[in-house]
Amino acid sequence: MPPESNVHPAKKNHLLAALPAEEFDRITDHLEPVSLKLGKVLHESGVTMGYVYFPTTAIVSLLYIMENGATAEIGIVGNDGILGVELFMGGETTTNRAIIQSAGEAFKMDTKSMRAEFTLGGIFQKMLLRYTQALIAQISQTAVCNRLHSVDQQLCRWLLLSHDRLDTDKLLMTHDLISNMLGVRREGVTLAAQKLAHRGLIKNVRGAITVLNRIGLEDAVCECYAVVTTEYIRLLGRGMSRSFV
Amino acid sequence: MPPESNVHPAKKNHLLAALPAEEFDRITDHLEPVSLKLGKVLHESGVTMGYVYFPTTAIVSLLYIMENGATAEIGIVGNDGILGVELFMGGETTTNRAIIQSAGEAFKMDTKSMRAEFTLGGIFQKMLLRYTQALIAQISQTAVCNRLHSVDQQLCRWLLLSHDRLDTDKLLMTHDLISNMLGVRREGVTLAAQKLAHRGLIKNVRGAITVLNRIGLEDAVCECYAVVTTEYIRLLGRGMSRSFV
DNA sequence: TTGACTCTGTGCGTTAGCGCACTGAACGAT
DNA sequence: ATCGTTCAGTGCGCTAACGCACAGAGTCAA
Repeated sequence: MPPESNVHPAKKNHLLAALPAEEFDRITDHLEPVSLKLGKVLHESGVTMGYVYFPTTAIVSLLYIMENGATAEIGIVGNDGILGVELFMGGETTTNRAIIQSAGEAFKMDTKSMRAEFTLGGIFQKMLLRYTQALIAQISQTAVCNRLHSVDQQLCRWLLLSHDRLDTDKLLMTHDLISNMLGVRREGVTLAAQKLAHRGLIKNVRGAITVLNRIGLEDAVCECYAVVTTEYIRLLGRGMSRSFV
Repeated sequence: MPPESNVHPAKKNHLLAALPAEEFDRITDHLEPVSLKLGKVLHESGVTMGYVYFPTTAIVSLLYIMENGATAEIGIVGNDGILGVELFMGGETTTNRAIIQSAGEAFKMDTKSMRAEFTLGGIFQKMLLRYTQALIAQISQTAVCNRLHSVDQQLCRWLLLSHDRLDTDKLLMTHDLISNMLGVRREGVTLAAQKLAHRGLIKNVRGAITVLNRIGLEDAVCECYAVVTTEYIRLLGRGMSRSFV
């Protein structure tokens, strides 16, 4: 992609980039850039956000927290989507927590403006609903993968999904953080990450995992990754993956 | 509930029952009753349905099928909802199969009429979107439950979710069928069902499980059941559960 | 009534993942 | 430079669930 200096930074978000110029211009008036730090909670289970978020470089994790404190991720949102589907789906709140999994930038849009645009029934509405269906596919596949696949495979899937949403190969996250996302033991992540490192697919250093061989990771992952990615591309268009799925 | 003879049978579906009279009357013109037999596939992964379905006594299972034939359920739809959210969300197809888990009746509505009514932006649209969010909550909780809970707990959850959507205590299903839904071994279901039977909560006979002590089951289930049920009630109103959640 | 088939019950060895405990390395702040 | 903290690595016993194999009970049709 050539470096076009006049491109609005919000176009880094694929959902916004897919809008026709007229709608995009109307919407940018209501967009506000925000920096999101690792670990920041954008909304808690049962609590209403005042904004929806369009990540550009940040990644948000949708995390469920059990009564006993155990956690499991149900999906992730990056520059491919929007955080806050509950604000146009009618529920106002969700049962999960939204937490920044990878620090970065996003644009926020106040709920009122978002709803006003949504109600117009244009491409914006269409894209949001299609995105919501893509999210459903992702969550569904998480359910399936949790049931049927090994920690090794799930780590691959998770790394690829995160990698797709970042513009770097170095993922700044500890094994402990990943274990919370996958809902497994920290030691299990260490072990799985070691196996991948021995095969030369990633490099483990304290606090970070670097993707060395993306194609190799795609060979090692279970079918769940391709199912989700293909569905995202089908529903939302290309630009959703670094791979050739 | 008193037996009112003049109630339209489609009102057995809670989503339709929640509509204002004007919209309900307009919609019933496009509803067609159908009997759905156990095992019938309403749509295959990637294939478009011509109708949406509003179950009244039938239960539909949303099932993902792996390449190797392994299966796992991601959610169930009964008289609380609608099958075919992809037809108004814009995707046309989904990645899963919809299969009748419990034989019974439903009303089908052709896609064109459904979309015409959806586009009007009335309560119908509002209810469908809220239902879709409820479905997301159910799928999310399936993901979490698959990750963190035992087969015993998951069987309880599954029995209660099914029981809620039926007007009988006798669930006509084999352990083998249930194992396909839960994505576990048939023997695992037999074992878990025996434990519940020993506690007097259910009765196992060939081809059927009878709920004997509903309250007891609610004591034995993991928190996932209550989370989903509470969310359905919050989003769609009462009438979503037999319990006192 | 017999035979074929389906479903449940049971046993057994195997394995993936868990909980716990502890070591050493990397890092950051004073 | 040092100390406290965070993170990765490792070992070990335990358990839930798996795959496989087979027996016996229930069901249905000829």
